[in-house]
Amino acid sequence: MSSGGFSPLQGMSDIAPPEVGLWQRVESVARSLFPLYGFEEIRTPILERTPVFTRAIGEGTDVVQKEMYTFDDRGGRQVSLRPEGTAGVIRALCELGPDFAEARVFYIGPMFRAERPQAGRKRQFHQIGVEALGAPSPAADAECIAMQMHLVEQWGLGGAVLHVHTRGVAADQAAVRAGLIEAVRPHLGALCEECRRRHETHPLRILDCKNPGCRAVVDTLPPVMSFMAPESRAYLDEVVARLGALGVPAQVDPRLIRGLDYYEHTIWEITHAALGAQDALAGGGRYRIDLDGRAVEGVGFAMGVERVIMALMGAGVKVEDYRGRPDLWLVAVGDRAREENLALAQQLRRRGAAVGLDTSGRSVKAQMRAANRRGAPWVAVRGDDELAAGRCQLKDMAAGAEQSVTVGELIARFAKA
RNA sequence: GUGGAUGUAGCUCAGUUGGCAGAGCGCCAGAUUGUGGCUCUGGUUGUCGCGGGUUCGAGCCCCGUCAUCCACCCCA
Repeated sequence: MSSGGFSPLQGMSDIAPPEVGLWQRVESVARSLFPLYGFEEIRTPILERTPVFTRAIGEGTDVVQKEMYTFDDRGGRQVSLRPEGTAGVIRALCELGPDFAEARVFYIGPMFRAERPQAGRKRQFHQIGVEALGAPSPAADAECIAMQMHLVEQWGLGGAVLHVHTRGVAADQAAVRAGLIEAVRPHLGALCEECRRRHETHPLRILDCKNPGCRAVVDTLPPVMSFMAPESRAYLDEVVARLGALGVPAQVDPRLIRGLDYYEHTIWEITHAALGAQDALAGGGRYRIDLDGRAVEGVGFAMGVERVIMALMGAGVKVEDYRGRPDLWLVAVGDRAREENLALAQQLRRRGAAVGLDTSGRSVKAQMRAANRRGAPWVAVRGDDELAAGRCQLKDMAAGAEQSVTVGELIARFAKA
């Protein structure tokens, strides 16, 4: 049911139980895996001065031109909600100085793009990303990709496919552009209207057009890499070879392109069949970002958490399995037991046990039902008789069997600390 | 930004040519005075997304608006 005039903005969602449990698992698996590769967490502001993004991502990109949430703050500064993580993280690392020239960091948090929502696309969405600074090195790229595939594996997500390609260096990009424009020119008539229009402006876009006519033309074109310098092709070959040595199968995909300007050399994408039209689970690449005259080089990736969750659910994961369960549930018969149970619950919780109880004085039956609903494996029932004896009835909910235990025994049994 | 579909109970959804607002599940209670799940019985739940219009009468028709879903563009 909607909450009237207070419903969330378009493309903004609440993440609540039970699915939030799956989110927590996805995040905690990432948090414990990245340190194995020497990556530490960094948390940067969600709001930045607009040029931080426009300069790094590229003035002409769609993300900057039509998808950023940009406005003037109270001091009249032009600010934007971050549309991706890399630009802000690089900005932050620069502020930290030269010690961070070889920084390895990861981040987890919300990003914002004012697009029309659809499957796997929100206006506020969430990314898990990493950045590894350093000069171009096929080994560094392969290590980064291998870590990412390791993470996918740790999530238990089968069926993810890694596609790799290269953008080459800046000189290659100009050569690719010019070469592609010439190669496509004889086939202009076979292209869709959209591709004809962008032939001169965004020739790379023709490569990933979904129109069948355009795909047929693209299949006849020389590979993009043929326009690049031999060194650039060798770089990609080396990345693929290193991945192979690490047991990570990579598929070189000549149609793969990336929309952000800062990419250079290796680019990649991980897709998953369970996702529908937006089938990219993650994207990454090597980049070179100029900030205030200094060039920062590095490699990194971003994974869409919403899409990871979708893929996991598509693979049969049930969110209910990730809901927290109490270790014990306390049931009270009468007002005195109800008061005593609250104190007992507190005592147990201080010693690390997850304890549930009903404080509203409902019937025993209703309290038992609540315990069952929350999946409590054990229930302790106390009334006046048990209070007087310092005992309680401990019930095994799966077996249905009940035994009388002292309160001391109960605490010893459920205390974890 | 463009195109299509949808919006009715907590959830999933019926609702005929415009004529009393429905089902299943859930929830609550009882069968069982202090014991859950299974069964049976009874009960509860509505701004029909919101705002206008047409009509004797609108959940249904018309206009607007908000949101959701799907696709395009683009991206994670």
